[in-house]
Amino acid sequence: MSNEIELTHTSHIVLGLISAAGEVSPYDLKQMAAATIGNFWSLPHSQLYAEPARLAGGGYLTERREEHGRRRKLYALTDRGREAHGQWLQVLTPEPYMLRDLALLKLFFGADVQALARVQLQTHRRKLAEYEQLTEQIAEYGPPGPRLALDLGTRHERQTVEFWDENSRD
Amino acid sequence: MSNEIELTHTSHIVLGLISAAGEVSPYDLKQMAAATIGNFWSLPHSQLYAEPARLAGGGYLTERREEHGRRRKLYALTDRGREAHGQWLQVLTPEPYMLRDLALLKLFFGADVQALARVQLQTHRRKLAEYEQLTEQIAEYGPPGPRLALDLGTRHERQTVEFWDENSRD
DNA sequence: AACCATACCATCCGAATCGGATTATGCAAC
DNA sequence: GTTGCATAATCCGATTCGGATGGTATGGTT
Repeated sequence: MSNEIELTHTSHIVLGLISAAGEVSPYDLKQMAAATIGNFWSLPHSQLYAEPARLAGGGYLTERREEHGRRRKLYALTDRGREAHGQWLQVLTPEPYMLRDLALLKLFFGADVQALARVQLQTHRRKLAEYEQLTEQIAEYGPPGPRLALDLGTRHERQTVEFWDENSRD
Repeated sequence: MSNEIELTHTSHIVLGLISAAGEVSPYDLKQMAAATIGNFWSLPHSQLYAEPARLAGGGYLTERREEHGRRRKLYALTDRGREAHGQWLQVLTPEPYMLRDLALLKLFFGADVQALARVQLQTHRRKLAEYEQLTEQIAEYGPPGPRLALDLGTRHERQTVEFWDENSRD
């Protein structure tokens, strides 16, 4: 029940989501991830089924089944899990980010700027609009983390739109 | 010599680098990647040894050995490789980027903003300085791709510095 | 000539991740 | 009572990760 397990980025995401939500099913995790961090950090939903099981094996989560209906698996933090999450939050992270942008890659390798720009412009305008709407909806009270993250995300999108816009002309 | 092979992101990076450089060894690729796309797209150097071999197996590259010295493996594009690279450049990419930022993740999950900001500020100021220096060094003639990519990268860094700076106070 | 420090260069491998195909389950409408 | 849809979960082969490890040329020192 408590084999030694290495905690990866994925692990900490799962711990973080469960920490915010209480007791949840993998499907709930999938929904939550899609609505929040999915905007800047991708992971296949299959991970959100596999990882909780792995974490339970390491003693970071409890696992039980719904009594009725679908009898889905439900996970919640153990003390160990809560502890691990808290620790992780406190470790400073000097690493820079990785901007996995296929368009940037193609741009670098010589793709046609304007063609690229036209399609990227659409994408990022949409994303920006989405973020701006989210900003209006997000509660003023409640934890500041999501608001701050959204703010940074929005700025990046604005920046990106500006860049592709400038390069879509002449 | 020509099994069917799926071309992944990694494949296209290797094709792109070789396309720019002529005939190179995996070690050369590693150096090139580190100096260029390594700034925004990470991949372990082991990939740059494995992938060319795989591409050669698919008929996209030729593989030969140096006559003297270390007898390193050298790879160059075949017509098929050149073709594949050109095709790839022309396909529009509507996908948005993924911003794999550990600091953003922690921010979202409630880490202390100021602590995070202080250390991130250092990181990104350094990166920004590096890009600005690069900008001065980069040749005005030659392909515009790298210049444009550097420009976008610089803007993102500037943006990021600004964000963390604002959030490092009070 | 033998040494050794230091780049330079290459491979290996277990674990984690990816992404999409596939299957199953409950519910409501017809 | 079967059709259709949204929900929910699992599987699996291929790819990627990241770091440990191990070779090889070069130049300087004794």
